Amino acid sequence: MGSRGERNGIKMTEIHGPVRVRFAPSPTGFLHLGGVRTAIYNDLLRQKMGGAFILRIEDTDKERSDEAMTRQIQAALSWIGVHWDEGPFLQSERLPLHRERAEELLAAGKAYRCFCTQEELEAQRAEMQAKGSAFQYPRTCLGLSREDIDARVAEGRPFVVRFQMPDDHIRFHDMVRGDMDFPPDALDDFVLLRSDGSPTYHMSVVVDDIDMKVTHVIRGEDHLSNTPKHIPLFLALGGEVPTFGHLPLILGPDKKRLSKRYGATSVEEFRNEGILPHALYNFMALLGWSPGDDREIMERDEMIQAFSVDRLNASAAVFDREKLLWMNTQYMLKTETAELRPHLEPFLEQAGLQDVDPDRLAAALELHRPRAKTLKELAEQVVPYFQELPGYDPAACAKFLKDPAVPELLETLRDRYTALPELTKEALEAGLRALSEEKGVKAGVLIHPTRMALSGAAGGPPLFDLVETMGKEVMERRMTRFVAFLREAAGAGQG
RNA sequence: GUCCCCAUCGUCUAGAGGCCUAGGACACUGCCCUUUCAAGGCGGCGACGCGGGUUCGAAUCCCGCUGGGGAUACCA
Repeated sequence: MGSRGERNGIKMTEIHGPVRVRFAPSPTGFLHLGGVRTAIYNDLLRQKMGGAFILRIEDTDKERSDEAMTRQIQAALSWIGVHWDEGPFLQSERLPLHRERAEELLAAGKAYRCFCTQEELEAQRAEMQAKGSAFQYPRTCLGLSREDIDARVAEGRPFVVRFQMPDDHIRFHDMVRGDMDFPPDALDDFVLLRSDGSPTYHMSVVVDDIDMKVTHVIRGEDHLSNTPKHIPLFLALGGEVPTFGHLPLILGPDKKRLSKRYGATSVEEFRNEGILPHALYNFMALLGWSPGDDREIMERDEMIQAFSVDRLNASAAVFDREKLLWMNTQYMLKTETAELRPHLEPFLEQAGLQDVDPDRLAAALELHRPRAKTLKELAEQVVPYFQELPGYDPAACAKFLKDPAVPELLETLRDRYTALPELTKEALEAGLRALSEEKGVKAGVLIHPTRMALSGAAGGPPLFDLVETMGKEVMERRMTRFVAFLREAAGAGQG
């Protein structure tokens, strides 16, 4: 190995000029992580090469498809920043075309009617399984004479239409896995039209991909074994065979297929947890792809620039929510508060902060944005500026209780602060430091209980910023209340 | 069962036969910065699944094993 044009023994895929890619989810649930990642790679390829991103909703399974889900999927894609140039096309509306094309194959002798019943097939399948070999449709009905067929049709016997697979190896170059080779005994004559005349998935995708002039198909690994079926079908229908790339699955921490039991698996859930769309996009893009250097936090344009299908990984990746949270923190840190606001609004509302003094809110958000992992957390951190404190962190209060001087110190500080003409950071700090010097105590002895009094928490933004933002009235009230709390706790402790 | 795919720290990854004493990131952890928290800086812990080849030399190429995953529908 090592010749140019190869990477890990996989021949590089050359892509020239504009591409036509598609994302074709079935609306049987919310858009899940595997789905977004597929959409993201299609998006990156499309943005990089130019061309079109086609959104096609594969809603042919009416039993499981839901119109609301179709809207959800679009909303999720828009939210995360994947935009489509064409569509959404509903596959269910295209069924007559698919059927028509299948009938053409039948007429052309490239497909045939099969009258075998499901029971018969089931029995054959069981028999083959018992013998330890793979089941292939034994082509019972391929040899049927014209008369036999006509007679059975006339009888009204139900039939499916099967595609006659070629007896050759099917070879193709997979963008992520390299050269694939499927021997003829691995494939069988699959069904194109069901006995009710409806086209199967295989028929629909291939017709649609031809019709929509799709050039590159990036999809999940679960389709890898469908591809050798689809390729001869493309050919039989006279279509251009697109270039395929099959993405590995995303796994849960147990290395099994990602499932609900490990928390959120849909885009909506991450949105509701306060994850920023760009962070999720960035994170998912890196789950199975890397720019080849050490960059991790990347702007979308930067990812587009660096994107190459040759750098798509063939091995499955475990989804790590801790790292997503870290990445989201990075985005919280670097995104201006003003830019964050639209995303933050629903969380503020949820926290009951919709009708609050806007200047104070803005100041509080500015203070807490660099300390929050998620939008939801940010909204929650800002609540104490506007609503009464539910209580004080008991573990963190323990040390203030030990120092009997604290209540009086806090009262003095409160009075001096109240006397200030204006609560500015500078004045607040000068006042506190002067008091600490006067009383011969370290500044921390005043700072920590004051923070606890005002915010109820042991951590948070620098104290003087906190006080300035809360304002005199809140400061006064909370200092008084905390002093009372300390005295009561001390009294209870002694008696 | 059969077919197919995959295999580097716990996790995401870099690695294109000598640049590898295997690099980066998350997590964990020590120190620093600091009024606290967060962020940040500097360290630490920590991996080429196993066995055979090929080669002067293998994480890298080949074979086997093991492990994991997918597919085996008139579902998509």
